[in-house]
Amino acid sequence: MNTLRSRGFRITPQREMIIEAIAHQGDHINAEEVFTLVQQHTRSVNIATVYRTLDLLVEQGLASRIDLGEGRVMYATSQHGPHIHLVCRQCGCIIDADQEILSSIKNKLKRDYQFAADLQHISILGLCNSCQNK
Amino acid sequence: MNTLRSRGFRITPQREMIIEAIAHQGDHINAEEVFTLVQQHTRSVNIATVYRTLDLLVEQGLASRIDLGEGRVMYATSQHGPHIHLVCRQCGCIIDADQEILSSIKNKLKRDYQFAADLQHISILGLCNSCQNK
DNA sequence: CTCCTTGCAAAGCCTTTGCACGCTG
DNA sequence: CAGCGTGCAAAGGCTTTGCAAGGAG
Repeated sequence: MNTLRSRGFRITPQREMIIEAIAHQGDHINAEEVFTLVQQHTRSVNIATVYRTLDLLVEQGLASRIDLGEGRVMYATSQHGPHIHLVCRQCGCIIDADQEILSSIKNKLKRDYQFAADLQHISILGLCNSCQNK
Repeated sequence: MNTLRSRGFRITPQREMIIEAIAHQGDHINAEEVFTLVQQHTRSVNIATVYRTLDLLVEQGLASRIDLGEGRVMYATSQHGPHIHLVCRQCGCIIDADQEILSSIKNKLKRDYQFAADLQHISILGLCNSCQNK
């Protein structure tokens, strides 16, 4: 937040509330949910502002955009450590897995395909435990 | 295609052409591209039909839907072997990587998180070789 | 002849954008 | 008080859906 100010961006009540919202939410959160959270404080926030602010935060490296696939996009503060998202196709729940599982992959991809994989917030689709037993 | 018939679905010229299109295309292809390909044969195909047919093929297990993230959805025939998609954030190109790289992952996820990962067509975001050198 | 499929057009969903006003610094 | 940021409303891209007409079996 001070980071924003120091980079010449203005601190508005809207931005404060949006930053608060994604920081307060321990985990990932989508634009719609940010909007809802912020509205609990005041109605005077527009969904367009939420999108614009989230974009800004991502651009400035203060938040990360997490693409869960199937059109689901989430946001998290950068403090939120990198990890894998296990997304259930069925019920849509998200399990956070230790990112260390993929540690060996990154080097292989770089060596064999010259591809710099961004494994910070990768997501893997599948079925969660309870949905397998149905 | 005979599979469809035997399951009680009708074989229409539209369906034939759409199936032909995704089978002919060696790799993955999106709905828009299927539409374009099919239109080269005849104008009498609607984009809605393309979507409906692709959905049907996926439901029936004859094709797979591949979510590349960032809103990009592709389709491929089921014969198309499973593999990893390395998607470049910058230029959007797609590199197909050997799926064997992830072989160990699946078991770990199952054991540690009881999560049945679908690694058939996983996609990983990052930067391709040429985009890294810019 | 039945009713599954299609084309058409409209609507839906999420996100982005143009514009004039308002508030930050 | 300059101009960045906002609300509002409209548009945009992609996908889905309702409905009547058409064609497969």
